[in-house]
Amino acid sequence: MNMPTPPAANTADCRGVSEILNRVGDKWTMQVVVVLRDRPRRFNDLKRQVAGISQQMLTRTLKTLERDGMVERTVCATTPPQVEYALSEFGHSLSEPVRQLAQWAAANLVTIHDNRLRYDTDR
Amino acid sequence: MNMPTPPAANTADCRGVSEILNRVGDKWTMQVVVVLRDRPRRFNDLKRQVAGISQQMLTRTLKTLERDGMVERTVCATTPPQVEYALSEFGHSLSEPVRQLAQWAAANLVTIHDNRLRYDTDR
DNA sequence: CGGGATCCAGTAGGATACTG
DNA sequence: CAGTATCCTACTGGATCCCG
Repeated sequence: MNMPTPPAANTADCRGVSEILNRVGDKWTMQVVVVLRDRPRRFNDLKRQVAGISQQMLTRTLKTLERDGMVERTVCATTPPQVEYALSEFGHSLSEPVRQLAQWAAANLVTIHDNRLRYDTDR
Repeated sequence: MNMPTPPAANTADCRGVSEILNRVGDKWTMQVVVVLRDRPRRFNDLKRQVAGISQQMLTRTLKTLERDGMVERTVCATTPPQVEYALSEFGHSLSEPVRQLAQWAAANLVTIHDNRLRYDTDR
């Protein structure tokens, strides 16, 4: 294949990262994943654990996670119906590298906020 | 196979992760960071390396990165003016955990796409 | 209980044109 | 060269009502 661009940074790679970061970087996905990593939950249980989420957004978030194969949805045809959501193996495998990022976040969130404050006041 | 998931889900934590993921999860940030991790670059050089980005979005992305203290901006008052952007120590420290995620992304992007395809055709 | 269907506001992203 | 200034579109997130 023709390689016109020699630079070290792999273009395909960084687009992949971007795609993943964009995928899991929405407002609720990781909060749901982190709760599910603990143990499986039912819909309203989950809704209670993720503070501030609407049913709409929880539904959408779960559906997208299920579509990507990260969450498994189990329906018990009882009355009233019970639906349980669990993190799949695949979902767990993602949550590992994300934990790394979580640690960085925990350690550096304050610094970021400081940097912003300084930048804004300096300006 | 299943690793015991260490210290469990802290609500403050997962909001922190979400914030960071949301911060770096936009369309261009990581693509710029990955290029800058290689070596410092000037504006139009950067623009050439990040395929498809507009000057507008490059400007915005760089400004936000600078505000967060992840990129350092150096101006040489020559004619024409030269501005060099470099990843700061802080920026490098972030790019480490992101590399983990990048590896996961590279290894699993195909799986995700397969999962989506199956989900969509099954439905 | 676990959603689906709408409607609506805010923001991210993009296309140009212009400037010191 | 390295941006700013506009304007516009599309998507994300949220509120509400309804339904099996």
